[in-house]
Amino acid sequence: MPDAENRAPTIKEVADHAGVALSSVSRVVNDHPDVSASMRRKVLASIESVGYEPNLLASSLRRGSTMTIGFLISDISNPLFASIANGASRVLDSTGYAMVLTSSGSDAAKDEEMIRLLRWRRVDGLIVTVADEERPGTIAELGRLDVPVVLVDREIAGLPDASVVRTDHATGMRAATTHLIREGHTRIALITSATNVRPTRDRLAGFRAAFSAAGVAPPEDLIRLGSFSATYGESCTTELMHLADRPTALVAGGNLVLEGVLRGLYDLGLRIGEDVALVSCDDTPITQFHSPPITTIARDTERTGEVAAKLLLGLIDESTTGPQIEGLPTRLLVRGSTQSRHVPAARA
Amino acid sequence: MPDAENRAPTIKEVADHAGVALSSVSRVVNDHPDVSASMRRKVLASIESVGYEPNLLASSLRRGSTMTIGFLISDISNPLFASIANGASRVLDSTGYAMVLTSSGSDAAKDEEMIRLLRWRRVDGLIVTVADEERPGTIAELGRLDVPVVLVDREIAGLPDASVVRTDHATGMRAATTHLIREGHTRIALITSATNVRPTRDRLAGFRAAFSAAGVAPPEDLIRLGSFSATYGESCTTELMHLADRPTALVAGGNLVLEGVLRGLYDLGLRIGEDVALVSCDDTPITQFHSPPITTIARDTERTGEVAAKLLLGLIDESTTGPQIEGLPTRLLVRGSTQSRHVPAARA
DNA sequence: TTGTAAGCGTTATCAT
DNA sequence: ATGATAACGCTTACAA
Repeated sequence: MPDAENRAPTIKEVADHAGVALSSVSRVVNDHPDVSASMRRKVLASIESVGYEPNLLASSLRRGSTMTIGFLISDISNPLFASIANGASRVLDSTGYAMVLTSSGSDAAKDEEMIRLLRWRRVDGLIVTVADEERPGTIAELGRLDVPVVLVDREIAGLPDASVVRTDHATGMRAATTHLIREGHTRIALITSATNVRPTRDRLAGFRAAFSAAGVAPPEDLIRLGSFSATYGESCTTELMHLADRPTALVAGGNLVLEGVLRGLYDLGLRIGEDVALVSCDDTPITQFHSPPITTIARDTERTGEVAAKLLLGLIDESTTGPQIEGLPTRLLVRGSTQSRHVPAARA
Repeated sequence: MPDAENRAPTIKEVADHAGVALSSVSRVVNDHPDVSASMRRKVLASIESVGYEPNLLASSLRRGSTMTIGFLISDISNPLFASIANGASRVLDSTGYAMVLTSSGSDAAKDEEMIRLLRWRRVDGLIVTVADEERPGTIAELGRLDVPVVLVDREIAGLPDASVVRTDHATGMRAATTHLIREGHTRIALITSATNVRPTRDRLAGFRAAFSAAGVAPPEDLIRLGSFSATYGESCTTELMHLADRPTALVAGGNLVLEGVLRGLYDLGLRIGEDVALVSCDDTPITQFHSPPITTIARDTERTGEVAAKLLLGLIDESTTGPQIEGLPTRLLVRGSTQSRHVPAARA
């Protein structure tokens, strides 16, 4: 029975109880090949009766590996990120790794701090989605790392050794924009974050590419590059829809932005799919169950996490040679929010 | 500069470089009161120039505290849980604690395994939402713990020392059911998980209490106690709405269940708020942006996480005496999904 | 196959 | 105020 006394029993107690050496206990616990059946039985019995449990802290210190990976994300409460974490978590703990999850709350200064702390905790690897790819402090902290790093949907020039999971946001955004143009729109607004993260640069490129391909100048006056938040989505929507030459279609560059856009549109009494077309990124319950359903640029976030974890494990056990880049697709789901029968005439 | 050579510098390297003893370096690092200004300066300079970084592993082993807490949750990808984790994470890392997040994927067997692993990792405390309160293995693993535990929305009789965050699901459900009864419904269906977790028992009690108070027998034939999943929500909805004496109102006992219910209703071509009234638990974007918006039993999940973390910290630093129970309210948000002008007549 | 002993990088106790 | 030194619990050469 597990004693309720002083402190947790160690291999020493087990060794004493079994009348063998410390090292023998250790060998049994780590099932080393060179242990006799009788030794194994004796030790196992003693482990049981003294109620021994391994101290992973001590073994990590000695072995030089913590079997822990750090996961740095800007916002766990965002279902998209949660889903990435979930995907990663599943493959990690199937291989015995634990995940230390830290969230910067989209605060770039906190990114640095968290990375440093994870390094001090001696994690065996890191999966990160930093809030700002260009922040020198963050890059420096990542550079000090001597364990593998996987960047999720981020791109950092000063970090040549990191593997990357790169979602192809450009293609999805280009398809969506092309779709809107074909539906007769040219006054298309894009509301998304600043360009200090790859997805935004990617989407912006896709957005403009669609216009170029159609031989139309992109409506630069309708592009809003601020943040991924709902409040930003709402205020931009309000502002845009009060423009004299207001947009006939809106593209929300993220699930939180979408919530703000919807709020803004509702407040103005504008009907989606009738008064204004709407496209969003990431297929969430809202986009599916809204009426009309919202046309969406979808991707597989769960898989994103899985791939990130697998890349990291490959780097850790050195089964992969150098840094890898893994691409993941986006696809356009056309739904009612962009299929109004009559495109509203742009006001003069 | 941080050397790119063999292995990370330790306090020994710092001590050698500064020409002082190991213990002096340690004292500076932990800013012990008894260090002269000159010593501090010397050591700090050496730390800088050899590029020393503390090894939290070693210090944890020695100190007997890891400054890490374990967080066990059934499903990170569920935004509700993610939000709880986020709340906890915020208060924890403001006090220097890191969070090891593990998800059982609603698999009760995995709960046990994860708890054991967290114990082996010597976490300083645990916040858990187990998948099954009654599973003996889980209770046993929790019992072996000699660090504090906080249960979130769970109740385990065999664990008298644990603090508990208990959301008052009963009151919210009772209010919702009463509201439906007042709207003229009696054929009200409830779709939720099995009763092996507290929220479900709580909601069930509230549901029945509303009927008792109204002097009506609760429709026991319309209660479905299976799981919190979307697929369960969908299959129950389909089954229920094919009943001869089918329900005129549906209560979804969770955000995932709601998604299934919506799918089921859409497939049958039933209009929410017209053909059938609908109530859900937890105020998510879907419930807000659905048309009509869905009447919801809301709670503050972010706060749930915060409170859990605070309770745990109180237990860890022994600022609180014994196990605490912290109650959190639910409130009913009445919206369009339960306000149809005409209540459909129950078919004979 | 088993035992002995030297670390892993800290912190804390004890002298000085 | 500072310096030796013994833990913390484990793994791993190396010896037997």
